[in-house]
Amino acid sequence: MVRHVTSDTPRPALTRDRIVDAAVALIEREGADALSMRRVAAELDVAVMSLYNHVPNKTALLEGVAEHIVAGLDLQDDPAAPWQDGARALVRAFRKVAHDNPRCMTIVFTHKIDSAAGLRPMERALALADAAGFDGGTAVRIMRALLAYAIGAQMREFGMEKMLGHLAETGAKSWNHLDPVAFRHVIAYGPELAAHDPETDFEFGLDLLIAALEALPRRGAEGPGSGTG
Amino acid sequence: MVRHVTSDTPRPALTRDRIVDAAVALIEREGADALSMRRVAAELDVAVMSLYNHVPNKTALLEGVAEHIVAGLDLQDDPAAPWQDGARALVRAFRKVAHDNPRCMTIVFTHKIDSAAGLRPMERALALADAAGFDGGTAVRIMRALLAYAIGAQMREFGMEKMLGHLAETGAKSWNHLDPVAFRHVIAYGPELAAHDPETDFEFGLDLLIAALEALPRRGAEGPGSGTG
DNA sequence: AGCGCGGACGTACGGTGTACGTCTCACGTA
DNA sequence: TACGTGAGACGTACACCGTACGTCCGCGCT
Repeated sequence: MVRHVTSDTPRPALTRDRIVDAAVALIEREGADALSMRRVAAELDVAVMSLYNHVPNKTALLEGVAEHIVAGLDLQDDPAAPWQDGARALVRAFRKVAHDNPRCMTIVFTHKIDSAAGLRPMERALALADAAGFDGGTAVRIMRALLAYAIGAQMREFGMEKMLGHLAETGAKSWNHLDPVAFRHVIAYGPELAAHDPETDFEFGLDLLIAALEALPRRGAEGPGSGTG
Repeated sequence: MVRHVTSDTPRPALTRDRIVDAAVALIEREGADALSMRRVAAELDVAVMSLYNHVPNKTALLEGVAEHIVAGLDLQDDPAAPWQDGARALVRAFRKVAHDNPRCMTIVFTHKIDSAAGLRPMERALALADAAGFDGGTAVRIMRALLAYAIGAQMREFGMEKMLGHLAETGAKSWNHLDPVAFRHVIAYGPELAAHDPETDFEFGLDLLIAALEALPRRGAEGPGSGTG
């Protein structure tokens, strides 16, 4: 089952990176529940306990997965562009990795990320807010609000998909049993609720936040209506 | 170990509700990882397999936990108050249950909720947006944006706490190894980042969203500056 | 009294994370 | 070339997990 001869087929050395990559691939292919140390080991054609030479435990592996995902954020910067564009690009970059690695996101959101790679998006957001002319405390709060929206929009979308998928399975029968007066708005807005366009929803909320930021006081611009700065 | 005589101590009948309650208590006391069917059964002084007479499987139990938490939202309505207050109250209600059941929230956010109780907050948000004069499509999108922020703010806060807790353990040594030019903003804003006031952060983002909503066109009010309506 | 049935329970199986000890092999040194 | 050494791949073992299946008891019916 496992090879003992080095010259046979010299598979690449076992590495933390290769383990994390295999875990990510496995999660995206079969879902987070399917991830186990044994499955990852099988994926790499390696014995289970060999993994523990490179990863202290399963939690650390999951943290590695989370770190790997956020490290994949595309943080290109166009210093000439107005800060609004930069902010949009940052949040959209978040959304892009979520779109590309949907089944890893619950792991990303539920594990700590303490490596430098995990701080890069934070640095980027703070740099943007600083360049836009917001003071330090405000910059930090803006960064947190944008991050909250980016995370929440993704979580909500996944949750909605799960619920809609479930409704599709059950033929939406429970939907018809809703108390028509207690839930009259849900029922009345049925078409709008069913017309689920994640892209538009996401941009709608992002526009709200950016618009609100534009109205905030900044250095050298005490309020709205003073150009890009 | 388990009693056979009814008249001995007539413990209350085993019920889905009691099982869910025990699960919530266990999670809040020892964390979501500590939850297992065996632990829940022990909590109720009952055999493991007895649980399966009331809950089809563990996932369903977790969905029940999520449902129980959302059902605990305090959705009082003051129809006389301006819609801004109603929206704030709704999002704050969300935050309150998150504050009261912190360790259950990851379960809430990662499981579907298809019962009527889970739709009540949605109904409330749509009713508010409708009363405020937004059209159907906008009302739905507003509801989604607010929900996204409510979810994300909580997730971000938990993640931050986990990270800060980890930094406290390790003595923040990794923080000092940051590249001082690549992370100059993170380093410069260290004090603001360390001064972690969840309440202020939360209200800051909420204010941003509400302010942006006020600037949106509505029925009978084409923009800002036309009173409460 | 007899019967049926819902629900509590025990057993058992396949799977999981990981502690611990072993064994192999590449490499620095004599 | 011979040898010690240390890193890392590996097997075994254990406690725990979710849950399929079968049993059995006590209550409410006829």
